[in-house]
Amino acid sequence: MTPRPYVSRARAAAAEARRQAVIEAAAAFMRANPMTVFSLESVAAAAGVTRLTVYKQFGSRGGLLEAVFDVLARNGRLGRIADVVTDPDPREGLMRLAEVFCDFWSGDAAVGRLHDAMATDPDLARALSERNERRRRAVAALLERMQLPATAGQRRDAADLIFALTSYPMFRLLSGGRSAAGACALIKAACSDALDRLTARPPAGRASGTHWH
Amino acid sequence: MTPRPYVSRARAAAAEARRQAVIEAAAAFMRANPMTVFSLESVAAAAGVTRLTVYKQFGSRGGLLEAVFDVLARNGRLGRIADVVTDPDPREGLMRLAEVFCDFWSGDAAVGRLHDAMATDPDLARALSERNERRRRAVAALLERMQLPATAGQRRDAADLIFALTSYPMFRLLSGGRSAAGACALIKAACSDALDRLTARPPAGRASGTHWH
DNA sequence: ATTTGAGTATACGGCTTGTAATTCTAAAAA
DNA sequence: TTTTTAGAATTACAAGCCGTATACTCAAAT
Repeated sequence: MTPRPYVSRARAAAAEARRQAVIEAAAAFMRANPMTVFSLESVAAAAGVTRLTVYKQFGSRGGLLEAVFDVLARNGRLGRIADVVTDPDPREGLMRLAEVFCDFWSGDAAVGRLHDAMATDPDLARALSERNERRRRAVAALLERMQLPATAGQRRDAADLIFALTSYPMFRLLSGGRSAAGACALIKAACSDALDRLTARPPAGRASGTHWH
Repeated sequence: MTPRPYVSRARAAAAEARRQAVIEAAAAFMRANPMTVFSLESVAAAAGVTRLTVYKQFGSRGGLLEAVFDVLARNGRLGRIADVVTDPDPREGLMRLAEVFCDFWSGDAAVGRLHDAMATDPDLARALSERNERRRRAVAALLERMQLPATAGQRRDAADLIFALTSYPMFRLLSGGRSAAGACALIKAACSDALDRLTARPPAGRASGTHWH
């Protein structure tokens, strides 16, 4: 009973097409419904396949969510990050970085839903956190290129602050009753302030001397 | 068969004691475990009661979570907010406000777990959002008292930015690899910068003229 | 024509949140 | 002290998840 060679071209293509259909159906479902009603049964029905097919394709609920995030990142033009980190003017690059991510956070509602799912899916949380670290490294690289008169600790503080300012939770908090452009302007202003703190001011700033118990 | 009057003193007291025990058991469970394994069965067992007792006391899972949040807010010394909004120096009051909330976010790990639960529990999300609006109003009140040379829109932007800076997501993002005191210092510095933008700078700041598509 | 693989159908087990009916227990009233 | 009564425990049930296992279908590759 030695298995004979079998390479399926059309079958693999059809499977890949169905896989993409399931991913798109999941993304569409996430755009239209809160994450509390997201279930494999629902997306399977929306994609016209069975729940078992989803399992065969993605292994688990978390696997499907990670696959959805991958296409979201691909469609979200996050490839621009490579451009902005090499911007001749690092400061301008940082502003463009903020714009790229505001664009990403506001472009597809499914992105926010995925962030909600992080609370219930530890695997997805790790995957997204890892992706976010790329943003932190991009910010740090831009800061390094700015030749700032600051200690390593101050640079790290600034990088972490800008990392947080350009995060999805920050964007969501500022998006209440405000356009995406307005939220982006606020975020860029705050990032700019964080940079000014490192350049124009004395090492011990106005509020850094206060106590905290 | 007209029921005769019956007012239970000791029984009601015992019920209230059990209620508090359930709340404390839930908080302890949340401190020790991630929210993904939180179930009424677990907390009921930890509290030494039955799951049905939890339902009789709190009505639902969300009801229990809201009750937990109430005692957390009570223990978290959030009553200091009333003091800081009436601080003679509004700017100092804002710094104290940031400290009060950094204290709250870092004081009990259950607070963070409750924020995680917001993603799965819409009722809890509404309840916590409503509480958070109190913070926004406190920030706005302090800003009003500062007599800033700014338009209403600029004040609203600053209030929203400071509201976001003092939120739990911001604190969590800045707490990675940093002490609570360090995160608080960063947050206060950012808040201070947001105020400086309204006072010392021209109405059109350095980064506010950039575009966003 | 026969093997092969992907999808389907069906079923099960385990865990959740809720609800319902019944019984037990101890405190309050007579 | 005896009876009434509220609260909790017990048991059971319905529905919805996720995840897995087995057998079956059917089109594609050999």
